[in-house]
Amino acid sequence: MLSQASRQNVLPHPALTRVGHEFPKPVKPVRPVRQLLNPGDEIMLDDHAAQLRRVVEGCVVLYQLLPDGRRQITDIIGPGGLFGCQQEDRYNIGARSLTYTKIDLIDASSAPGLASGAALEALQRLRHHAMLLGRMTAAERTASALLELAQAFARRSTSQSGRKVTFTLYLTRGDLADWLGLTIETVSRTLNQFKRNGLIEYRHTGIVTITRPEALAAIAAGECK
Amino acid sequence: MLSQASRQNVLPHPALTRVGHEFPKPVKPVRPVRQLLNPGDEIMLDDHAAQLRRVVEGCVVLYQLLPDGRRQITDIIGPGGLFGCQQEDRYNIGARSLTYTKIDLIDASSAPGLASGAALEALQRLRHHAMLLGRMTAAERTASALLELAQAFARRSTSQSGRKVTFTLYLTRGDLADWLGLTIETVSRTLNQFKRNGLIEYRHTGIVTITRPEALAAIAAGECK
DNA sequence: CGCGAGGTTGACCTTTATCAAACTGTGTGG
DNA sequence: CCACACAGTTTGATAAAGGTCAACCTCGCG
Repeated sequence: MLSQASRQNVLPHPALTRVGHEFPKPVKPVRPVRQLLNPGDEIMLDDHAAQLRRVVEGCVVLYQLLPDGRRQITDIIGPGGLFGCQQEDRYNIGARSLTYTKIDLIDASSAPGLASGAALEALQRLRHHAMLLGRMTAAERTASALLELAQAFARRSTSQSGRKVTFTLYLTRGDLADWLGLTIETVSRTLNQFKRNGLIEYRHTGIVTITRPEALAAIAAGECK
Repeated sequence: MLSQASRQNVLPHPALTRVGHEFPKPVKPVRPVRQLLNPGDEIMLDDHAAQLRRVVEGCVVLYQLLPDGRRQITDIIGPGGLFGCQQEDRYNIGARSLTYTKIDLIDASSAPGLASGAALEALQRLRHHAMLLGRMTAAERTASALLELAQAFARRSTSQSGRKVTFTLYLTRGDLADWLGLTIETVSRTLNQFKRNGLIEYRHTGIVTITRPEALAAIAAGECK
């Protein structure tokens, strides 16, 4: 499914070129094992040794599948985020990289509080997301999603003028749909409506600018009409 | 909001009558602090000392509110279940008892692994619930909910004939709706359709019998039509 | 007996899904 | 370099699931 070897040439991970620079210098603390992933790579969650993982760069999504193929993305992890399937899931859980991604493997035993702290944060995020999935409209979900993604993937804005935020949108419309419990078409329509109303800007999907964060926040909070 | 003192007379907790029996005998291990709650009681999640709680008897729901009052129930805790707001939530999180409920307060520091284990389990449950909210139909959600509740609140069946399960349904239609991301009316219609089709039985809401668990499971798994 | 909370049912309507077609941008091979 | 294939996106027409509104029922309780 993920002919990684064959694509390695086609899609060389940019960071691979730096490996030569990184390995020589000996570091005092335990060097974490680092994984380099290409877009679309499946991440094995074997959970040997209760591995915890930190996204150093890039974007990872966690998802679950229904027997008939329906997919629900349950979390999106950006730089600095922790994840890991800390116990046998009786549900079909998967993780996948959406771009060129660097991940550090962390030995959970070496950082006792880290894993449980990460679990609690994930729980909080997921509770909020349950609220979104169960009780918000398409516009509210989309606005909320944009603000969350901007938070996690914001680019250093060249001009700090205004409170505009620009971020890299690693998710396709399909990913957004599977995250927000909507269809591709509804996501596309909602996004374009936001664009037409001047709340956001984008030319090529992949880089989005939030031009009116307050307005988006108001929509996300259900204060529209 | 929860004039508990004034309702104490009106709705005396059945277990209160036994308090006299329980206090006298000295117990060797640390006696857990026990709370007795009436139906509808709000549970304070102050989180002083990172309290963890175990439901001994009864039913507790965790929920979140949107500014305009929309509610999403994010978890349902039955006997043996653990919960507790282990860290400041930036979202409005609440907990409420749905019946006469006994809760033990557990000092999290006395049971280090317990809290994180509970968090992980909650995370798993919630991931599944996110899938339910984002990707399942009303019938699938309702079937799934019935099976889950039967699991958590099953009564010792008098006759072990067949694989029927009878359980106490502590949730109102409104609670079910807020848990499943539906409306009261849709929950009512779906339940009655299940009843008409002979999948479940109930005379007075409050006690439900699942007469054809396999059929419900098939619906929950999306294998219908 | 009457009240109120919760439940059911029906008619109708809105939101969002579905289906279909066309468009865009990018990499591929002639 | 251009035609092509493709993956992803947009847009429109239509349909269905579920929401909304309203009436009525049921039961427990004062």
